[in-house]
Amino acid sequence: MSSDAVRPRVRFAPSPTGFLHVGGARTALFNWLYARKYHGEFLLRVEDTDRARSTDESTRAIFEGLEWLGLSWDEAVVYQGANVARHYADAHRMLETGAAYRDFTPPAEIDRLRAEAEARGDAFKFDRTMAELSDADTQAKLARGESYAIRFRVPEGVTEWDDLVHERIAFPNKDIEDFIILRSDGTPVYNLAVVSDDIDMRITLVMRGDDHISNTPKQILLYRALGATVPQFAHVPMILGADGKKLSKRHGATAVGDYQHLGLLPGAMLNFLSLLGWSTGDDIEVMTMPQLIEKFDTRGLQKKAAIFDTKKLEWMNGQHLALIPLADLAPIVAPALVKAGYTTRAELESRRDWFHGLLDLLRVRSRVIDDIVRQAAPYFQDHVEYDPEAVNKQWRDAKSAAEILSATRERLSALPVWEPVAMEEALRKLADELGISGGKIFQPLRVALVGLTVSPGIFEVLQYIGRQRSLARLDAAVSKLSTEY
RNA sequence: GGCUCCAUCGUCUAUCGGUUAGGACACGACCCUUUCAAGGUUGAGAGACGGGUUCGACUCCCGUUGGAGCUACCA
Repeated sequence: MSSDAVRPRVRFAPSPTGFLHVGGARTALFNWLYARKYHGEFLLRVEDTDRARSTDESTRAIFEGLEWLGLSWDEAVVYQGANVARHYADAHRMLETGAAYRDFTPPAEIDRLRAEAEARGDAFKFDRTMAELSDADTQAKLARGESYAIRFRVPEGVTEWDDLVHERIAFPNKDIEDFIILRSDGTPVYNLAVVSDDIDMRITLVMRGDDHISNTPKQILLYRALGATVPQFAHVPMILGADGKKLSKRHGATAVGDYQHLGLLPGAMLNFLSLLGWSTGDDIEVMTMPQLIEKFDTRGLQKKAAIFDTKKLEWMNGQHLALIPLADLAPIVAPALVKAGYTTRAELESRRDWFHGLLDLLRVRSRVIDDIVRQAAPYFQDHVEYDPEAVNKQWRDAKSAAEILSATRERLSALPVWEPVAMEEALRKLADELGISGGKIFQPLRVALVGLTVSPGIFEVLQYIGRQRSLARLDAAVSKLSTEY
């Protein structure tokens, strides 16, 4: 980067009117990636000017979501509500230069005209001549204390820009009505607040959802009227639900927090999100954050909206589950196991190697953290819950199952060391002697140990459950089966 | 309605005028195997439609159709 190049400054500007949405998270991610890649700053601005809908709870949820994902911001959070004095001043500055004018029309009157136009099937567009007043009239209304909103005087011409995603986008100014920038109560309207703050924060690139495309010409006009440099824009495609409609609550989990609680790994979530509306150009899809930073390029940004595919998200999580170092995975799973009541933090710490080994066994069979927790029960608890289907399938002939398990118990208990190779040798020998296949022993044994037909390799299960507990479980199985014939 | 954006397998995407249109998820089959996963191999599966431009269009242009967003003194 040359010395005179401006360090890029980007921002994520959510309004705190709900949880952190996956679409918002992805916008934040792209901005964050851009800042990291080009050694710039990623800023966070809370757009809380809608006091009726903004809540502290929501602000907290947004912070928590970003923190969970590891999308750290570089400077103090900017609260838009703290800047209304500047917004007000900017609006009045435009009033003085003639870039804006006072509109004394009562809101109810506008509503009425709009309703009438719609009833006729016409599109209502605010007509400047309705509000254009002579200086004398203006002074008279002011003297009478009539309230007014400030409208931006949209000039003639065409407003266009080179979007990093869409290339050139142009809006004829005649299609843009003179929009309000300051309400009659003196508070700023969105487009003014955004521009005023982005100028103040020295934002060089505005990267946001393409639902903002039609706001952009208005904002560009404001930058110019305020004498500021217009930043670059990149409008990224939206994320849609499976039905192709805007992602909303009825599509299921749309909050980042939902996925955190579902047992997703932040790295997997980020990786998945990065591939919605962006691609590297190569065939590698599973990537760590450093790789994403290295590969990120706005040229890979897509124009087309993307549909949120939960199946692929789960697959992605499985991939990350397999790749994450056990030392990083353990602290994520541990609280879930403790919460499930299987164990205590102290126990896990004292059996660290055993715990890590167990995780390694279970994670390959899991897509989310909950899958690991569910499978982990037999390794922690004394009792085991028998799945009726497993029992029905593998212990159908109770007498023969009891005999096999009893012989199995005998051989295992005779082993000098509790170790997989020795176990396998002993049980294969037993199978040989009984003239049956190994599976005829392993499957009933599996049910006795974990209560299911599904588990890691049976010898590893024995090893991880431990000698004492394993033998006790075999005893329990034999006695349960014995009562049935 | 108006304005703007968009259009390759069911989904996410590669292709930057010449390819048997490639990969991933999901789905099917097979291999591996004590089960389940994971992994490997493999199958099916796409350029919305119509015109141009060109020796040659998924790719460039126009139109049609379809979808999306915006259209507030919301953000």
